[in-house]
Amino acid sequence: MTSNINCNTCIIKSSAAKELNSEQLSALGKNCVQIFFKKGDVIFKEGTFSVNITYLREGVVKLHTEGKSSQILKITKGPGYLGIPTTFEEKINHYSATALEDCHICFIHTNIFKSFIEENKKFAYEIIVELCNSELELFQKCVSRTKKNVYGRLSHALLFFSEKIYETDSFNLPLSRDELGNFINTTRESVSRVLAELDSKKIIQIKGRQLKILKPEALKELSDI
Amino acid sequence: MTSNINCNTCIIKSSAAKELNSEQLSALGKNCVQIFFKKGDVIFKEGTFSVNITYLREGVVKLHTEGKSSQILKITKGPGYLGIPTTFEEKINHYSATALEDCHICFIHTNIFKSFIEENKKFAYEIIVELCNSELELFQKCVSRTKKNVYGRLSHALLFFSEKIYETDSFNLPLSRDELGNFINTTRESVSRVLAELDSKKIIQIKGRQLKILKPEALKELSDI
DNA sequence: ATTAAAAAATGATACATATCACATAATATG
DNA sequence: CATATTATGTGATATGTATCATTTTTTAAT
Repeated sequence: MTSNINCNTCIIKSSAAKELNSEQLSALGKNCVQIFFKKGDVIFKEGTFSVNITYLREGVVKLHTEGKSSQILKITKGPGYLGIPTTFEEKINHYSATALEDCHICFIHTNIFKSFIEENKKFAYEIIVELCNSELELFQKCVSRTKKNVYGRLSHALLFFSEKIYETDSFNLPLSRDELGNFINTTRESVSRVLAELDSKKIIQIKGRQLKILKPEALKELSDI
Repeated sequence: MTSNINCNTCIIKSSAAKELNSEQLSALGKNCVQIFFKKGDVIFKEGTFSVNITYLREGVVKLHTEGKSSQILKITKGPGYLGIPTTFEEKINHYSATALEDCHICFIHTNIFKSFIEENKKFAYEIIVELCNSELELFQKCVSRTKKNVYGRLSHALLFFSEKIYETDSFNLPLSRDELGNFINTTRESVSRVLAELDSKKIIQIKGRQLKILKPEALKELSDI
């Protein structure tokens, strides 16, 4: 489902797009299509040509590498740009993006995006801020990934979904056990075991992918060790 | 050792600074000091106020967290900016920077740096490119850190120093065994053991911190597994 | 030089987590 | 509905690497 859009009236603008004037927003609308992706759909794929800047208006997406040693690099919720680093100067996508929930995504011509950076200083500024924040987050992820054990990493991940993605303590996990292991660098089996243990200790309640966090403090404690 | 500098005649400009006109370069010189740091010196420290953009003109630096769970996030060689993400919008440094070799570093007032982003579109563009590249590198590091075993990570690190930092196959390691462990997420002891084994297999020759890589292909093979 | 202090090497052991094997449950398919 | 397929759970075992303990080497200080 493709649709041309009016960016002037869009109410889910990125912090950068908020800096555009109405002329620029009209230009953006003409160089941009919004596409709907169902849960599970591939948005862009590692190794393919990167021709557009992708803006996730709404939805949840995973960025991940392909191949047997596939790994989930990041999970984000809209609104926000998806992988500017891999589409900006690079010709080829360094990783894939897949919808974890239904998504509305705007594909923006790289050229107009670049022209905004040149024409509109506040736009450029906001893009820089977004990139900076993204790098800081990544550093933190690097540290926590290597300093925590499986319990800590899984607890952290569950809190992440609860607080940052779904903003409730009762939700459906968007990942299989296998993918969860992939996200926190462990195996399918270890995820199952730890989830079962957390459930038996009444810290969470899990049935299939239905998760309810009963004791967030306990998860926080585990994740801080 | 502090010295005011003439950025017009500087021959080690960042790719962004190359886009500045001579007026802007003069302004930069007035809002910028160059300071010399000896090997081991702390350049900025996690938790302190970040008041300047730091530009590493020459030298080798590690970015690292503090505390018992200290971790080396990144090692870079000049020229290049040091930790824009932690100094740009942030008030407080999220990590520390320490000289691994003697360094010449320019401290640039954040305000003038920001004004260049607003005044000079090509400057902003180059900063964005640098941030993008840095994020892509980080992703790769995340993957390799978690998919490789100790042999692989250490081999990778040795090749990194040889190819990216010193550009020779015979050099002095800038890190102790302890710090090396820290860099590749393992312990002092494991580093010792693996180095000893690589030495006994005549893949490298190591004596204290003096390292000579005898079989780079063998290291590459180990690091690719 | 002599002594103290720090860094590195090395062996023995412990432990977290991966791997393997298989059972069971959930989901998809003809 | 039956059957195939895929996802998940769980026990037994293997293994890489951390931890601990001790020795040796290197570096710094008096």
